[in-house]
Amino acid sequence: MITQKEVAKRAGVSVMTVSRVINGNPNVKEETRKKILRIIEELDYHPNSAARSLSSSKIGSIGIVAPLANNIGLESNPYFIGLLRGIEWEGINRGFDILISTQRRHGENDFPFFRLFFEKKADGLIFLSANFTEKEIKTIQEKKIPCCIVGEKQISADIPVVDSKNREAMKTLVQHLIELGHKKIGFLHSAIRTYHMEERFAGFQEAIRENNIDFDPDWLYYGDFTEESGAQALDTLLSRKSRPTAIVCGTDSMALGVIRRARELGIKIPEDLSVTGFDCTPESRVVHPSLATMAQPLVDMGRTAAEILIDILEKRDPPPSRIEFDIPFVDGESITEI
Amino acid sequence: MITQKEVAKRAGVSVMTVSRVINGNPNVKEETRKKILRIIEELDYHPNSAARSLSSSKIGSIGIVAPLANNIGLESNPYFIGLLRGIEWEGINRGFDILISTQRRHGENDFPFFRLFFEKKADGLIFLSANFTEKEIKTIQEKKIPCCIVGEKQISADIPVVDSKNREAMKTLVQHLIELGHKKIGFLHSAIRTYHMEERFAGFQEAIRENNIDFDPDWLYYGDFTEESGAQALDTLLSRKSRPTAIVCGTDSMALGVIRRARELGIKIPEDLSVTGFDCTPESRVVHPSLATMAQPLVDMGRTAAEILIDILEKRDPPPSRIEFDIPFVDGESITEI
DNA sequence: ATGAAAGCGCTAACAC
DNA sequence: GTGTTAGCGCTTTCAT
Repeated sequence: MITQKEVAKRAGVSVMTVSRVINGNPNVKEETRKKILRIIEELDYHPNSAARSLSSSKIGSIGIVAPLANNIGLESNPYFIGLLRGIEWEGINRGFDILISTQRRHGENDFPFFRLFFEKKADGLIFLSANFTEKEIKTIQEKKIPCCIVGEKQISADIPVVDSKNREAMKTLVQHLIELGHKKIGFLHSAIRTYHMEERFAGFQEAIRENNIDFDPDWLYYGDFTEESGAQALDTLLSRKSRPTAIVCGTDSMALGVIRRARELGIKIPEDLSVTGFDCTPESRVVHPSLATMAQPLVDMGRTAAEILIDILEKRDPPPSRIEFDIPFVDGESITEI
Repeated sequence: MITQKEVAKRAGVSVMTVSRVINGNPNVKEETRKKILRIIEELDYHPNSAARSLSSSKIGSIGIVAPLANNIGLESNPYFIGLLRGIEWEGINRGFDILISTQRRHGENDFPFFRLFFEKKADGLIFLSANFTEKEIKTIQEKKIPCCIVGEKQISADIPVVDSKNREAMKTLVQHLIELGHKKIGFLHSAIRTYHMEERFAGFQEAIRENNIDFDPDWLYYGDFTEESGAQALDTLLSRKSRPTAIVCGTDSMALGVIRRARELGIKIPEDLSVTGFDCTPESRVVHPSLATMAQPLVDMGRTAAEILIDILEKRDPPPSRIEFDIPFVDGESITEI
């Protein structure tokens, strides 16, 4: 293995001078710098990052920690990969590699959330939809773990969060349906409680309330993010005495089930029933009729999370405690005026 | 920072004994082991992986290297993430973290394919659809880079490849169409030449030839993997003097474009035209009519690649030089007999 | 502008 | 079973 020592020997200098050249220290004569760079090239020398980390306590990697459960996490394709792309982009541009670590149960209630940091494999961590306990929050604060959380509620002023405005976006969407004349609007919630789903439902309720529209509890159904639960939701809502004219689905995945079942039942969308989704998955652009939905700017969110984390690591300005992205409306053929 | 030294001090032993306990060395009295484990727990000690790598030259990470171009790579959602899931699964189970590194041009023709390995950030590398030059292959061999390649042709007996049987699968698919009575079958190729697409086209040709069916060059169209190019393909093929009764698409993405344009033009699928895809993307299950297509076992392929790489790292049996997975047929409503 | 010395936290190799 | 010694390859600190 080629080491600095070897490079130094050939250049007739000490290892320190080689180290300076590698780290861009200006206190090196231009001539020696050139010579050293040439020798590095010739020998195909690469600095050993383990040795570097050990003596400088900088790693040059950031860890992505994502849960692996409840249809969120790696399985949840577009959400995860959108964020990943953003993080990876910003990371590479600023000289950080990306470690990914999805979590599975280890002992009892023991998620090794911080392992990558404690083991000094990562300088800092980005958590995707982590649902922290009090104890874990305390750990972050006490051990001063540099981190950024994506897609969660605020947990503490000193822990930055990047999120999107789910509540506001859902409100906008429902407002739009109301403007189209809908007064009987169902909501497809999730029995698996997540922060985003609570926010979306809250936004739905706000729109309903502010427009003085009646909401019949019969129009509320709890699915589980699966397509199949969307189909069941439609069956159920159709069996109600009073039927909604529009169904607002908490996620695209469930909306797809509604659309499929509607087709099976011969119910015309949007003529007989308007349907909306949320997330703008690739499937939502392909289904027929295409889905009116909301598109979270995932790549931007990921990029921003990485930006914040790296700023912390490089001790730039203190991090914002919360950044929220707008969620644009994406029109589709699944809604119409009534 | 808590170190072995601190643990050793409190336990009244030397650091070596602590090191032995951490590494599961059996030559430690059960009593002292228990004591040390308790202290480790109490102090919340975590071994420093940088120090560990430096002295043992084992890193405990494997790198995934993926290109970022031509609609392959991170952008290509389902393919990449399927493999990633498999790799990550096997990696975690065997104690390796996953580094991902998508590649962008650096200098001129200079892709830093091996950076993670040279910098000792990863013990070995998994390449997703890398398209190596001769020089790069030589580097792998000369520097003895432990690696596994996914989704490529064989390049050398000592470099293991995990792939799926694209040629054979496409042949099966076309055979099926022929059995349904189709004799005029178009092919939607890609102008962007990739190994997999060449294989698929070769399989198509084999089926045509072995069944003594005519193939009119007018029925061949070169797209670019985009949905839009699928739509254009349909326009073009319909303008031919002799029209095919079935269009075999090299990828689902292009097949989606064919289906969309057919709907716009009022062409009924499958009654007027049968269409097939390849890849079994989530969209292919949602489009209406659903697409008859082929499903690569991506998670298994990823898992296997990681397995092979880790076996190499742990010096188990010599790696297979090539493993090929079958690609099952997934039926859909987009084809019918004629 | 350059070098020498010390040490980051750990493990390999050898002693006892 | 346990300890001692000697590094791993680099950066930090202090000299010069």
